[in-house]
Amino acid sequence: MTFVLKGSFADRDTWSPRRCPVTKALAVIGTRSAAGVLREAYLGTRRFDDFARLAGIAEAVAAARLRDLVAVGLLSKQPYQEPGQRIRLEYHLTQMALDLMPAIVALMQWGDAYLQGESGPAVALSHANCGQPISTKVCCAAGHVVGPDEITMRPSGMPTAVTSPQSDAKTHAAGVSVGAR
Amino acid sequence: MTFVLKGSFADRDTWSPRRCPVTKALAVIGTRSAAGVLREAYLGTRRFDDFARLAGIAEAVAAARLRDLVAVGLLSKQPYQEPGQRIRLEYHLTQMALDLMPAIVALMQWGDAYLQGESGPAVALSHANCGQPISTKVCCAAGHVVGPDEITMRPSGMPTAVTSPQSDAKTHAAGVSVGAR
DNA sequence: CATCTCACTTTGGGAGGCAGTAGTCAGGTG
DNA sequence: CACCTGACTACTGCCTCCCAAAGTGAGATG
Repeated sequence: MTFVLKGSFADRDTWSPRRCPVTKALAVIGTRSAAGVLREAYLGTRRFDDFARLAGIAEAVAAARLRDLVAVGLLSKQPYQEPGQRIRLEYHLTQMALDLMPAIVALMQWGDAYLQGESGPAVALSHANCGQPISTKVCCAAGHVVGPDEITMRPSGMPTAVTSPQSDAKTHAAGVSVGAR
Repeated sequence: MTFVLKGSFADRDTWSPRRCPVTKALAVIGTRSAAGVLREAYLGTRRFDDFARLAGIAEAVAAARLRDLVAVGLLSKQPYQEPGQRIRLEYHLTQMALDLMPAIVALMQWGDAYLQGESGPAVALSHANCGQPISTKVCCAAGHVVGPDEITMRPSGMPTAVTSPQSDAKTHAAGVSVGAR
């Protein structure tokens, strides 16, 4: 039912609120405007007023959000020129944004399954190459699909051994695993 | 680089801002307090003031957030009784919350890789059973790993054929539901 | 019966997201 | 040269998130 915590994480009080990567990620993409802009970027939008119009946000908000997303590195601003027009700028997804895609897909499928109300799921995703439906899986390097209660979380840098010899000093009950009840 | 849109989705102007499941998902888990409460729930927290203290939020906010999360169905309130204590309530993750885990893990790993600043990644996740590092993958029912530009998005209910026959009338579903938040 | 703990609620205030309107600036068109 | 378009910026005001501090009520403890 819960993650298994190792190392300094086992001391919940000192770590939890700080440096939580989920919190940091949501600080970047957690607002309605940021999510809207990103969604439109994934769907192919590149230009300023398309972002504002399609994401349904005010121009001032679109400008601020695009600036923020460029600043954190999710979008890059690149010049382009249509014939007979002056040079303008368009926004492109970076590798950082492409790496975020599994999270977006997972959120999309979860939201679609649980939050669409009485009208039910609205979106179906499939693999463009083979047509099969898509899902997001958590899996390990050995190829196992990992369930919610099979995840061990430790500070990066700590050894990854399964058969931990312990002698882990003062981490009172270093593995905090709670069974389902 | 972008999703392939099919069906009524291809008409961006009519669909985009409405019924977007990512927006709905973020309305539920996109605030600092909601993310903090959920994080603590995944790590094993069950009781009110542990949530407030460990998530680093004010009690008033914790109360409001727990109420919201129970209302949408991510947490359930269950009575418990310690010996010599009166009956109290604790909060448990529901199946809906467990289904959200892939999204959380994906966000965690992305945030950890890109947003931890100069101190670098802080969290390492591994499979409790075999010790191998964990990653989140988007894959299809045929077992292929799906890249960012290999995703086809269509209204659910439309046929999934790769060779799309097109000529599909407008499946303009009725927009329902008000945003939470 | 006074006190304590747990699980909240209430009140008050500050910060920031967001809409809406208006204004700016560069460069092309009539 | 006036006008238009694309890409913004500035300003006002509402609304939500959030914190801090104080208060409440039920039940256990002394």
